[in-house]
Amino acid sequence: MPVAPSLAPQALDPHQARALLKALAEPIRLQVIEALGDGERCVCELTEQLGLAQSKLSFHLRVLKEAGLLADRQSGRWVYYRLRPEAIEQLRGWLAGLAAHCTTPAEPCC
Amino acid sequence: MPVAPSLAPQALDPHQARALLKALAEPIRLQVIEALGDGERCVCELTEQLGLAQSKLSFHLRVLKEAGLLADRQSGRWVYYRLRPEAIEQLRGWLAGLAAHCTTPAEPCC
DNA sequence: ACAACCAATCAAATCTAGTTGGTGGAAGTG
DNA sequence: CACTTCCACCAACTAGATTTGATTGGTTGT
Repeated sequence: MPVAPSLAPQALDPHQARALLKALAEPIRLQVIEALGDGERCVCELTEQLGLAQSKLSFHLRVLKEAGLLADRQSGRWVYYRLRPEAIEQLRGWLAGLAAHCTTPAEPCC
Repeated sequence: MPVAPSLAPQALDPHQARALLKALAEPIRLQVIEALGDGERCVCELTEQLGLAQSKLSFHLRVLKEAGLLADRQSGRWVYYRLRPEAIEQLRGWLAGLAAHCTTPAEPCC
């Protein structure tokens, strides 16, 4: 069986899917994600835009980054974060797989 | 204000998105979801397929159902659960929205 | 070198969510 | 009706994640 050609975004195994979902399933991180949905942001911008303590925001940015949802770059004193659309796409692909066969009714049980 | 026409899957607000994500972001619930990805299942089938205590499975099924991810139907003593593909689609749509504009670079900050 | 600023990290306290074992209701069987 | 099976719910307990406040590291300007 041939390995999937490289253009299609890698299929996500359940473990990876869970890591992404877990990172997303938190109100503050969701706010961060929504904010970054409009484009890259500096930490200090996010801090005031969301009204968060700096260390709290830093904690959540770390979680999101470790899950692979964010990328960052440093420029002078500032650090800019952005969404990684690849991660979003992988998750979408995984969800699409779920929805594909789920309408098969059960055979009468037991 | 008119209610959205029924064919287009409703856009998800962040609050609803979070409810779905939170429900999904748990290993056992993910197993349940994966199992139901193949089609409808009776609770007793899931119990043995996943090797779970009945009350534990019941707890997680409830969380998933309340999030709108599952539907159930009773037939005699048995209860069958299935995925609601609409919920999956809503989540996919929300993710697509995130990925749409996220590549805009930040203007130099502060 | 010093002072000012941005951001990451740490330990302690707090909060949230999941597990466990038991109880009870509904549906079917003899 | 008595008895069994399937499943939902509850309360006490436990484990893990988040918050907070203080500290540290790195960068820039004087």
